[in-house]
Amino acid sequence: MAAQTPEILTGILHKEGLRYTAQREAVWDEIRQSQEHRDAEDIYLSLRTKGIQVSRATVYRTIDVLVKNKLVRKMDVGDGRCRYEPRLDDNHHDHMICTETGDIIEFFNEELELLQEKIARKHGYTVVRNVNQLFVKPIK
Amino acid sequence: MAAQTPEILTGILHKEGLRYTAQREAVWDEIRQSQEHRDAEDIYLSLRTKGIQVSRATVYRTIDVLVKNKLVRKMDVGDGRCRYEPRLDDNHHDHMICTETGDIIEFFNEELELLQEKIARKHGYTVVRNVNQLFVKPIK
DNA sequence: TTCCCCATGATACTCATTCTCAACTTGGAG
DNA sequence: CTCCAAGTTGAGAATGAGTATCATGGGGAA
Repeated sequence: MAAQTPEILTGILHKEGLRYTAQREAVWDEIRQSQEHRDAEDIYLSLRTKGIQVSRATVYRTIDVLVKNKLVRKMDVGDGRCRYEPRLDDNHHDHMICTETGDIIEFFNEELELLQEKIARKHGYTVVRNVNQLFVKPIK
Repeated sequence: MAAQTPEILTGILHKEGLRYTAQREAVWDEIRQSQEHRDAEDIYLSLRTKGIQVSRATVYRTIDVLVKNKLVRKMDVGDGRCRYEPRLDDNHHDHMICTETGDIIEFFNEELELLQEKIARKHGYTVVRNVNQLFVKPIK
């Protein structure tokens, strides 16, 4: 799977009619190499620290493309900064956010997904995308 | 229920050690009189249009108090502006957002709530609050 | 009435994100 | 290979929701 990642990006850029540039490659690599939920500034500073020349504007622009093409998942935690995580293996999951430590725990529950689709259909809709965030605290 | 609403606000302000003022009353009335999901600017402009003298700062400050005391529910739709809705009857519900029209449909599903608590417990947590937003589109 | 504290409003500020636009690359035509 | 049109980039300005500041105003208790 790691072998095909370069082609994934080139393919998407081609499909979008965009060029394959060092900056776009760098932003995607940076996000891809971490499984954490990072904000744009974090990604930008990390690239700069590594000596990679890229601007904030380009980071944001590239992330937009990656999100649009489902290479990256964007999540709004509600604190003013969006977080991003790679989405290569495309395993949809939701998030549990600990209100005491800020930890973000991923989870996936098939039953939950099905139930939501069922609810949407009851209203004449179908689910395009869902945001499920459980703000939780540790038991004792 | 409508009869008791004034006392609800005065009670809360008293509990918080705050004074009962015309502005606070006006903001609460404005939110209470609509069942829609409105943003702060909307609420502010509506008050001004009605000739009520109040500032943006006071609208935000008052909303904070109302949210804290569960008279108002705050929801982050992810477009940069938070929406507010009255919460008098305290019936918890989630939201379905139509990606085509922007309509916001409320729903409540007991099964969904229980399932979420079950998931949290499986990870050693208990749910404090949850954000469930289904971005949907009409069938056909 | 006096005094003090809370409340208000105008405005400055914050901060993530987006926009602008001049300078720079690049791929393809010739 | 050279040139050009079109796509990209970066620096900094702009945006916009929400927050902080602080001088002024008003209400209640003694």
